[in-house]
Amino acid sequence: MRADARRNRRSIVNAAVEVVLEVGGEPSRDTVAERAGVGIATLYRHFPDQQRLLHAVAVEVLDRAIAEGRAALEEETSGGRALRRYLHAAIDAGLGAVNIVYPLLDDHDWPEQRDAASGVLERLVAAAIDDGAAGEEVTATDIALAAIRFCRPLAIGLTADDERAIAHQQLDRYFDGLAAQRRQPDTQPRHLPVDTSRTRSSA
Amino acid sequence: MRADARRNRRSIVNAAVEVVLEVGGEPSRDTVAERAGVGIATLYRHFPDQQRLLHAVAVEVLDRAIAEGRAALEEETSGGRALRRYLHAAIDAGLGAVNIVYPLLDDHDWPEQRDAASGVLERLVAAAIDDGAAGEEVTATDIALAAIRFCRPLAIGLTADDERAIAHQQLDRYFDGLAAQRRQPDTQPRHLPVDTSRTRSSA
DNA sequence: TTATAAACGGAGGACTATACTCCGTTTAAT
DNA sequence: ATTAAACGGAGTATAGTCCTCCGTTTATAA
Repeated sequence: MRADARRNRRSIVNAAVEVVLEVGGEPSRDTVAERAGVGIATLYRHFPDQQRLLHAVAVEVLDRAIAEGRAALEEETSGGRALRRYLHAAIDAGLGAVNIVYPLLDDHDWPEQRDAASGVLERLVAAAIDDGAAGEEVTATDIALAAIRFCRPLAIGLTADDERAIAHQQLDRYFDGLAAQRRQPDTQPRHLPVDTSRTRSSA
Repeated sequence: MRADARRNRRSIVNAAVEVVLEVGGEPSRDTVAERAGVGIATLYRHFPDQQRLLHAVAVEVLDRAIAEGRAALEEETSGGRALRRYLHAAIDAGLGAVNIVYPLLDDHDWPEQRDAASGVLERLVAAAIDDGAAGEEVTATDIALAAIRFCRPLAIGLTADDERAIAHQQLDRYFDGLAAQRRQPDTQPRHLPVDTSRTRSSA
C-alpha cells in the first residue's frame, strides 16, 4: 500500500468520525471527502460502499478507546482517576460515534474490539466503584451513554476549542455526580434506569 | 383568528421545536408540517418564511422556561431544589432549541423573553449557590449550556421515553456534581472556563 | 533518472429531497 | 345557510447527494 494512500485513508476515517458526530447519523460522502481534503473518487476507492466506511469508523474509535482505557488502568493510581481520565480521552477520541453507526450497520463483525472495549470499560467502572468514586448503582451502560452525550457537538456555532472545553467541563461535573452517597439533602432520584441492553452490547 | 388556525399554529411550533432539537439546525419544512399533522400550505400560511418560524420557536421555548423557572422559584423550599426542578423542566420544554436557532436568526428582537429568561436563571443559580447546592464558580452560562446538552437526542435509535429517561438521569448526576466542595480527592479541574459571552446573552 | 503501476481529482449525469405555489375542497363562525 | 377564512396536497423548480469515468499526478523501484 502506497504511503499517500494510507495517509488519505486515515484522513477519510477521521473526517467520517467528525461528521458522524455532527449530524448524528449517516454522513454525506461529499461532506466526508471535502472534510478529509481528498477527491470524492479517492473516498470511493477506499470505501466502495457506505457500510465499509461506517465499519471503519466503529473500529477506529473503538481502537482508540481501548488503547486509552488500558493506559488509564495501568498508569493511574486510583479507580476514580482512571475512569475519569478514560472518559475524557474517550470523548476526545469520538467514542460516541460507535453507538451512532451501530444501528446503521448490517454486520457487526468486530467482536474483537467490542469485547475488548466493554471489558476495559467494565474494569474501569468496577475500579471506580471500589474506591468510592462512583456509586454502587453506576453501570458500564451509564458510562457509555455519558460518552455519547458528551461527544456530540452542541450545534450552536461554537469553535472546536470552545466545544471541546465545554464538553470536558460538563463531563467533570457529571463525573463528580457519580460518587456514591448523595451529598445534598434535597436530592432524590427522579427517574428509573431504563433497559439499555442493546446499547450496552455495542460499547 | 379562527380556532382551527390557532390550534394548527400551536402544533406547528411544537413540531418545529422537536425537529430543531433532533437535527440540531434548520428544520426541513416538510418534516415540520408532517410532524405537526398539517398540510405544507398551512405551514406557509402561518410562517411565510423560515425566519418567522425560528423566531416563534425561540419565543415559545423561552416562554415555557420562564414559566417553569418562576414556578420553581415560588414553590420550592431551597435554591438547590428550585434549580434542579427548573433544569428538568427546561429540558422537557426543549429550552436548548433557543440556542440552536439563535445563530440562524437575522433579528433577535425578543428582548422581553430574553431578559426574563436570563433574569430567572440568574436568580435560580444565585439561590442554589447560596444554599450550597452549587459551587461559587457555577455560572448561569454553565447552566444554559447544560440545558442545551441534555436537550439534544443521543441519535442512537432510542425511543422517546428512553431518550427522556436517560437525559433526566444524566442531568441529575451533572447537578450533583455542581455542589461546592469537591468530594473526591483525585479530582482536579482539567479545563479552564471559556468565553461564552455570546451564548450567555441568548439564554 | 526514468518507467510504470498505483493512486489521485473533479467534472458530469442520474437520482432524491427540499422549497414553495396554486387551486379545488372543507370548515368555523355568523 | 352563507361566506370568508383556512385547509390539504399535487406539482414544478431547485438544490443536494450519489456514483462513475477518465485524464493527470505521484510514489516507488529499477
